[in-house]
Amino acid sequence: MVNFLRTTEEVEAIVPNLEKKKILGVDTETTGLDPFVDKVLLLQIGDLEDQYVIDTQSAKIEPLRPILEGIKIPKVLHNANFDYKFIRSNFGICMENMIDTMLIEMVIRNGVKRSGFGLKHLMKDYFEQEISKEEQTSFIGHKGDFTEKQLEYARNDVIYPLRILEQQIPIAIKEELEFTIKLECQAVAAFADMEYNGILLDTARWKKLIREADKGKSAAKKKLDKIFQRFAPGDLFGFVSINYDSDQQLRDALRRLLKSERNFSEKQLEERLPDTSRETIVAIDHPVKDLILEYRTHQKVVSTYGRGFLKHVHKKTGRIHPNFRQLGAESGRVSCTRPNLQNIKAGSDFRNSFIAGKGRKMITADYSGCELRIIAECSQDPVFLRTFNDGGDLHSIVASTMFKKEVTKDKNKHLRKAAKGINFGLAYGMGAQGLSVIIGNDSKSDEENLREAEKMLDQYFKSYPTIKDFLDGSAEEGVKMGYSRTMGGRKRYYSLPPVPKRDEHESDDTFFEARKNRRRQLGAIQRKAKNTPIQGTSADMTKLAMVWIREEIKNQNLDAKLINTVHDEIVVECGEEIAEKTCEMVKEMMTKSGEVFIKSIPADVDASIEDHWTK
DNA sequence: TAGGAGTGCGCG
DNA sequence: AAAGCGCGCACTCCTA
Repeated sequence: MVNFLRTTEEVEAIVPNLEKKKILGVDTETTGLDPFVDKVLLLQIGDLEDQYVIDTQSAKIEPLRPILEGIKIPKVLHNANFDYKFIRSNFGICMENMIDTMLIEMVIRNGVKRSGFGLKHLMKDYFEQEISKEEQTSFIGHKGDFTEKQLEYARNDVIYPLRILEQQIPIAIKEELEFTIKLECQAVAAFADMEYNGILLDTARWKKLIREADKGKSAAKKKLDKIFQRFAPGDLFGFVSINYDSDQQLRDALRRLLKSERNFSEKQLEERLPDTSRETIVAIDHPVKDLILEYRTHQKVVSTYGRGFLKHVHKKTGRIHPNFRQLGAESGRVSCTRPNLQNIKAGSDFRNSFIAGKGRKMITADYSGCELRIIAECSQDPVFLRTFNDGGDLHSIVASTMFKKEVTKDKNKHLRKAAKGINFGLAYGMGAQGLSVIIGNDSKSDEENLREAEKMLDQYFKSYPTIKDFLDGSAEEGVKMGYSRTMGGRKRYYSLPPVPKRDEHESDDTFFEARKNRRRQLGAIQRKAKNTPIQGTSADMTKLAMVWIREEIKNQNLDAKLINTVHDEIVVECGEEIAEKTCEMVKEMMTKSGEVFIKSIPADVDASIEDHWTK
């Protein structure tokens, strides 16, 4: 028998009982997935003893506000982001102190599995209980009375997360993941708020940029057609145009062109035009090179940032409400979809097209040199630490040391660029091969460039042995333990390849091949293990800053909204009269969060106040 | 015709 | 399979 409440009086009556609970499960059933359009039909709340299903069409949930908004009783939800947004849009209630069993599971299994985090999967995994989610869809477009089956289904969705949490807690403790889990659970509200708040796009300006790209694309295409015309098949009946978006067609066309105009042999063509990657195109010694690059730049704008992008402007709110995946990357980073607001062209009019509302301002704040500072902290390298403490330019210092020449942002720029390439590349486990591509000189042979790169790497690690020790240590630990950890304690598991056994193989050849393959896989893990503590700590830091910024907005009752985050950057929109104050607050929270992880040097936060998103 | 794999490229 | 980490999206090409 389900406790089904249909009046506000009945809801009022359960409050005293709920207030006595140490923990509460919460869930909703909605008519759809869009919080701005769809309705909450049922709200379920309770613990393992008592569960209440409330008909939110006939009863007000206002009496529950103190419980939901209060921090005293934690609310357990599976995928809290979803319910938070619906409860906010339908009832104007913003839940606090949420525990999200989906995020907890993702933290616990990070690197072990990529999907299967639904309630159904978890009930199977933890209890071998098969539950049906069929009833869920019965609420779409639902009207009128509910069946007993629907109510029973609704009630169970309060119980399941509570039971799952009981299983997860001992695992979390054993794996020492408390900090990460707490962080992620606190951050849910910040991400849900960001999605709910949305961001305003100056669509007229955006459309103008697309039109310009359209023109540029057509112009480039015309010029390309002229060049390729005579090498295209079907000449007899006129020119059959090449689809320059097709790597196959483009590659074949380029091969015909170079064969004819540069007298390349078949073998040369295969070597020099194996694909149509940027790297390959750049190496072509023919005016067609620049045209292709130009075409692609425009094509990218027209496609990725084109029409498909504008369809994400919400009809009702007029804003773009992206979908943040709080644990989108195994490193702990956030990813963003529909649309992806983390790959908007930087330093361009595209970014500037994201604007603050009327009478409002946009604050763009980011950690400068975040990952290098984390490397400095973890390695305790004396030069890195001193440079960051003195406010010096690390790339210049590193270049000066390595090349034994004076290097500044103006003097010997090319050496600074090389050092920058190393500084960043090494954080990803880059080798000499990769480095030679970055710092390579076209006038030298590949072989010479490789030698040069090897010498540079060698010199680098001789100058900064502590950096080498730190990175090698991370790689070794990853392979030895089977996981990496960030400074926030986040774990990322690796599936280690088994050692091949000779008797499992038919021949020496396949045996050696298997060994080679294993080494390759280990190499990949080592590179990930070098990078994960760095990238992941940066993610920890930014997430914690977001939690605190949201808290400050709430506590100070600021007219400000979290809008976006791009890995080491946070964007906030606020009333213009409090822009200065808000900007200082954002800086302060980010700095404070930086100090939690980086103790030896300051976390340098750049922030600006504009009418639009910057950088 | 929908969906997966492959390629290329935008961001940090 | 890969020798540079982490993403998402558009497009082509091919298959079920």
